[in-house]
Amino acid sequence: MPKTTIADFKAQAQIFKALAHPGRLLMLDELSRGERCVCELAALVGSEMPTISRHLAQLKNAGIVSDEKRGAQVFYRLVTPCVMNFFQCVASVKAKAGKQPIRPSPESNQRRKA
Amino acid sequence: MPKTTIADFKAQAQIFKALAHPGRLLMLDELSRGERCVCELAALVGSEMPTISRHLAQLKNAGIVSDEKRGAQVFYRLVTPCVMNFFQCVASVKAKAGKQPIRPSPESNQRRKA
DNA sequence: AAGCAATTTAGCCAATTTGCTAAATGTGTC
DNA sequence: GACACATTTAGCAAATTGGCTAAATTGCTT
Repeated sequence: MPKTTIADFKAQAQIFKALAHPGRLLMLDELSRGERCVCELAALVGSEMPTISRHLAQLKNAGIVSDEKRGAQVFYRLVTPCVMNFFQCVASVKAKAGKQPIRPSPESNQRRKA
Repeated sequence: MPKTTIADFKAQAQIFKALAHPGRLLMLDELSRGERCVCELAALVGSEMPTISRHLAQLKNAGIVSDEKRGAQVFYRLVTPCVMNFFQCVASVKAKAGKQPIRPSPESNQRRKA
């Protein structure tokens, strides 16, 4: 198990950044069901086409989706389905937000004295 | 299975936003091993104390960590361990970034004609 | 070549994020 | 109460993000 480096965390942060927008999540949710063209995704999100294009570019640059030109249309597809697993986790985060902290364990104090 | 709403995606995006910073990921990685005081996390990341404090506030507001004051010190703990599962996934994303799109499947074209 | 459709790129502006320094707040010791 | 320590809050400037409009690019049809 190699040690995670700062560079790793930076790369990870970039991917999380790509996910940190509701419109992009909506598109990913749709793409998890199969590839879609930009036109479909734009209609789904309801933003202007250039906005959608830029969002998709960010997802592509993060390595989450890939694109393929077919005639005048461009189709995008989800290339990292495991990101869809995040949603159950973040749903549980929502449930916990605002809860009080749990009592600390005894070894925590010991560690502090070492 | 309830349908995901825009509000859901917005909440999710907020959580991803909290994760979208290398310093914060570094701290979460450390917290996954047990609670830590702000002083320890600040030393780990190497930023000024007020910066760390603000980062931790963002993680707390997102519901990812919780805090507990003990005397003059404040200890933070990870309250949503499942976020640690994300890291393997994003590692795989890194490996795929820049790869060429895969050939579209036949039913993709059918769907488009419908 | 002209016209149209689909998409991307560029530029602008407002909003948000990030790191730092300074100030404020809370706790512990004498 | 005075002082030291730990942390949070406030304020500033720079960087980044997000949405829009305009322009550019690519592909198709006539």
